[in-house]
Amino acid sequence: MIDLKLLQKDFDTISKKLTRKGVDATLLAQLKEKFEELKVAKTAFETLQAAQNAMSKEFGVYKREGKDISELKARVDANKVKIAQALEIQRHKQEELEKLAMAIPNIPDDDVPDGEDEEDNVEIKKVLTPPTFDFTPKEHWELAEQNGWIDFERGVKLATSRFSVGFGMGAKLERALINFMLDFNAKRGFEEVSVPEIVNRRALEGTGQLPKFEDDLYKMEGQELYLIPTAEVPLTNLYQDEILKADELPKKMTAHTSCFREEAGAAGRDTRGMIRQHQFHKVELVTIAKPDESDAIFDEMVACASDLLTALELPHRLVTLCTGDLGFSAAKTVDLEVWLPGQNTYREISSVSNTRDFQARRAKIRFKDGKKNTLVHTLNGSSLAVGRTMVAIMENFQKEDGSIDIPKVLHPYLGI
RNA sequence: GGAUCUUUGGCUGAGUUGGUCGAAAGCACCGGUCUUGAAAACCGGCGAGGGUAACACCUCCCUGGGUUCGAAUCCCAGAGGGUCCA
Repeated sequence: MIDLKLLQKDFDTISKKLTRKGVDATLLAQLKEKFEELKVAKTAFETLQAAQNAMSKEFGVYKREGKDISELKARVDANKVKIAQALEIQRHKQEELEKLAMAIPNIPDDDVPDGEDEEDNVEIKKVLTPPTFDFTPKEHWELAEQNGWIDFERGVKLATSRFSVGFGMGAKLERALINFMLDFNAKRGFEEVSVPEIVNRRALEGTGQLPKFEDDLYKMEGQELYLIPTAEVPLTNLYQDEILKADELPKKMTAHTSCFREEAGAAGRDTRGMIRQHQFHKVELVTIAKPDESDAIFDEMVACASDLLTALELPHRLVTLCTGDLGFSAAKTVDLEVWLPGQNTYREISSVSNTRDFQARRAKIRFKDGKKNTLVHTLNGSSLAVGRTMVAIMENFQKEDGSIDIPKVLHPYLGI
């Protein structure tokens, strides 16, 4: 959630920044107005309540002194009616405000480039040179089937489209990658955590998936429980509603989980292969940080994911997302795109975001900043999406006969 | 599953004939005095959120309802924990 006090204090600046992200300025004006209305309603209610409390205290005095209380009681009863009304108004305003506020995305950082969509993302740098082939490189689904690694049809049989099954090396490679990534991240100071893959509504509100993106999630029937779309949700919400000690920060965490996505808005896109699946493995990085250290940690996380790709000998590039491509909760995001020879293009394999205090405000994660409680900054990034890493390995390490080499760093993990 | 007890601030733990209780006390923690330094001792501070320039003020004693002018204290439901029975 954005800082409503800030919006009130400096409306022009905030609305200018959010307009860059395509937020309607009139919506913001509405939000500001609601915020002010709520304050008025609250003050009205609290004033009445204060009067009520004061009068109630007098009862004790009257009784002790043996005075008649009928006049006092009449006053209190009259006030009570007013309180009920004031409370109702306040509740209503509160609801309206929350509905509006929870749907407003984060404010982009000033150095985020303007733009409409992924076409306008800005490349930072390329790492490693894409391999050249003296034959036409195949796409991963062809290689996966030819090597017997992935069975797409049987995945569909078991569940529905966008599910697949790994066999033999196709299954082992997945496990090797997960272990390799977790170990790699641990060496960079990220503590391994094992978290639930089902979370409640409150957690998803904390990180910003709800209430706006309910359609992207798998929900347990009849319960307020959801399958996680990313480990970012449980990891970030671990400290929901807590006040951390300053010396506990930063909390650098990594976790492997399955991720579940409905992919409602992705009809027709990436229908072949395993680029866009309903269920996939991912190793995630999350950091809870003090505001003044979050920029440095952001760079660390980007470097961690990039170095992981380099260790796997996978050519990739880093791009800064433009305002139009920036996610709901992010103030700034750097995507890592891996080179896919079969598709002759770079495709997203990791996304590292700094949400600043946006999630912290929703999830109420704070730390003792001297005497004060201050909202933390939360950062998240994939390192990496496992399925897409397998895709990248298949396409980059393919040979003319369709066989596939395995990156050297994975050999110990595969007993070769 | 049945019976019964229990649920308080970072922890321990008072507070149940409803009214100066946001809550005693101890520990922990922070600041100070003392000390060459530390410990001990002594003095002071010390829950959270909202609100304010700062006060005032409002809310919070597992959760949600209710009774009442007024509830940590009474009633109902739920959740967690303990003990006994099965």
